[in-house]
Amino acid sequence: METPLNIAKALADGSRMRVVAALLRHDELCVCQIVEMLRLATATVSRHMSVLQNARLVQSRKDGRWVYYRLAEPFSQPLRIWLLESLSDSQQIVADQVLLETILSCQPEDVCRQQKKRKAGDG
Amino acid sequence: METPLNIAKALADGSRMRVVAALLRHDELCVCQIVEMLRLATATVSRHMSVLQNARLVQSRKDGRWVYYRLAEPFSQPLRIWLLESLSDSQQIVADQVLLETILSCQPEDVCRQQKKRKAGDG
DNA sequence: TAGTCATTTAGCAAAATAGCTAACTAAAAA
DNA sequence: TTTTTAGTTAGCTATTTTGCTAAATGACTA
Repeated sequence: METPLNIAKALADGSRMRVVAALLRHDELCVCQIVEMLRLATATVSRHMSVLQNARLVQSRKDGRWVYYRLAEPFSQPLRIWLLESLSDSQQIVADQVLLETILSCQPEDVCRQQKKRKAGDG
Repeated sequence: METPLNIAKALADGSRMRVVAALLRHDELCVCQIVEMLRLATATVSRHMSVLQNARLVQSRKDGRWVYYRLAEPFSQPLRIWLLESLSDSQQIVADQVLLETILSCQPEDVCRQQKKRKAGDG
């Protein structure tokens, strides 16, 4: 793992903390699924993910056009425990868990299609 | 304790991480001792300490003109373990430990006097 | 091969943050 | 009571970071 300072910096952003929280419960998430959860521009999410990756908090796997992220291996056990313990109190994180159930019930393909539609129709 | 996001934000700065690291090993430190360790302006250190206090990572005690800081009670056990484990690798933190031995071997009074002299003579 | 699609990279504006000095507060000493 | 001292608060500038859109990349599809 990286230095605790770099890890703290990576976690010191609401959106990135939400992603890590989601990955503590869901093995693997595709970029488009994370975009759907955070409702941020894809480019913004992509940059957030690279910050997390530089801190060695997550790792990625490419499958065709899709990129999947998961928590990095190895992931510090005390860090994981601290996050699990303290994140369970957060409103936002709990809401994300619910939202993710819905998102994960579709294929990534469909999630992307929906995003595209939304983007087209928001002018 | 505060939310993990606020704690991460508080720890996402090199100087503040150094203070927390120091307090993991030294029960209590006076502001002037922290100034001596970080070599930053007193005002800057004071603001850092209030960030740490707002995140409930430290607490303060006033003794005459001196203010002493210590880790807040309660302090998350997993967080403490994670920090102890990962901070031990850091060059800077190890150097601080050595420096602190010297600083703590003087009374706070003497530390402050030295700082004043330094400030006067740096024009 | 040309086109589409998912993601990343580049470049920009707005907001947050860390450093400083100067002014203020509270306690002790002269 | 006046002055000194330790620390905090206020106000400023420089740097970093977040968000965005537009352009580039790499991989499937027609």
